[in-house]
Amino acid sequence: MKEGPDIARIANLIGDPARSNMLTALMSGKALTATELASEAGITQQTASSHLRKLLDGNLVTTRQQGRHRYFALADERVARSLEVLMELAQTTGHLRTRTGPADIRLREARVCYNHLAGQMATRLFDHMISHGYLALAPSGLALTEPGAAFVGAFGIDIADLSARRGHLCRECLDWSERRSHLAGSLGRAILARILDQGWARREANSRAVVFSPRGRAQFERLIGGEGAT
Amino acid sequence: MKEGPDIARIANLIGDPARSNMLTALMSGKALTATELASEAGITQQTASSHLRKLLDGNLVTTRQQGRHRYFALADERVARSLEVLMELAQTTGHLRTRTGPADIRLREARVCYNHLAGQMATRLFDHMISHGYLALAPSGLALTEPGAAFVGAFGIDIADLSARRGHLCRECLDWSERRSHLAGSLGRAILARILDQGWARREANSRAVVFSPRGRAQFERLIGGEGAT
DNA sequence: GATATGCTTCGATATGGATCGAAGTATGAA
DNA sequence: TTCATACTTCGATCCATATCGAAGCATATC
Repeated sequence: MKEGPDIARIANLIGDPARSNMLTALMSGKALTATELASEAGITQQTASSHLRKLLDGNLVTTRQQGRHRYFALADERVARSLEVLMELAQTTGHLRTRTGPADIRLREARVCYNHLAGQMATRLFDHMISHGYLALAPSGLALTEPGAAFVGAFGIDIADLSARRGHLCRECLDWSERRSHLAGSLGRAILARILDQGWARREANSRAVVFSPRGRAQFERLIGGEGAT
Repeated sequence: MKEGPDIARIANLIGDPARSNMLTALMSGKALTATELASEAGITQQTASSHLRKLLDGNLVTTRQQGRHRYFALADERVARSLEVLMELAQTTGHLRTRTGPADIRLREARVCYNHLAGQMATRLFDHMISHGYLALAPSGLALTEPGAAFVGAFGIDIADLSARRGHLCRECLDWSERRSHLAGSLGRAILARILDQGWARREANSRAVVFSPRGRAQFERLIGGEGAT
């Protein structure tokens, strides 16, 4: 017994409803203040403060002081990925009471996952990049091929700039709603940023949802060469 | 707030030390009785019974009655994968008190992950299969190429038989110790079975460890064309 | 300076749930 | 039938911790 890392510690940390609500809110990628997180979790500031300290101790979140505000963010892309995996598990092992409301449908179509795009549109983009050989598996993990570099270059992303930074360029991230992979890593981040910059889509306030405009959707469809399936 | 699946429920389920010890024990892939799991977790049978009921209710484990024994196993490959992801997170966010004992070193080299091989040797095999084009990413996920089918065929695995079964043939599974992927799915399962059948390695009792014989190790090295790095 | 806002610390409370002893049920063995 | 083993249920205990009120700091605004 007692083999491997202490999984209970971290799961227990995530396992409190207040804390998991906070972490879920942080999946939007935006740094939030302690007060905002308290409101997300539906608890008072005092209680939130205590929870946030535990999350900090557990290295699940980082903090940044700015004036009299204290901003919290997920510590790491790995934390985000783990949360997505848990979401997938929670969904499929859930007591079938997955009431899919309209908000849920929007989330399934396109949402922010930490700092990149997730949901149906993200997995479709991922599939497109795989089937065209833009992305391929290498021993070191997922890699962008030369045609792939041209593809994202044409989309307006400066690969040289991205590659210079530390951290992985391409990463797979499991999509809880689609149950398959989408693109994470600094390239995934850059793609989401470009989609928003170009005005193809906008972030919904206080939500992970990413809402495409009709025009943006059409351009996205053209990008991945689809027939524009609504 | 309250977006997405209820992650707290499942994390809380895993977050109890007794339950996480049970789940970790079940990562060995073997079905264990309630009494064995109680001993793994260091608790009495009564307490274990209560925990196991919760794990059943949460659909994390399945059960099978056999005489007066009741065998428990992980419900699903997805559960195993989620546990591995949590292990990775637990390890990297741990309070650096990762005392790597000798048992730990064996685990890192080769261990069972649910029903397939994990650890350094597994990731090396995975890398080998990727870099030789035996495995490739397809829109539907990881796929075995034709050269790959020949490779595993030469290893003594009947692909036609495996493909006929339901469930994924190839799956990536994140390795917590190596922080990269190894091969899961029914092919991963078959490869581990073949390694054990051929006597290249044996399972260690009451452990996830897989111990290679010197001869088995040499043959494994030859398989992946390595120089036999110890 | 005074006041307001954002956050933390302290203290008290209360509740969920992990635990085990004892008893109960079911299956197998003698 | 009798006994033993495997497991569950019940009941009681007890501890961890989530919670919030009140007070304390720190920073910004007036």
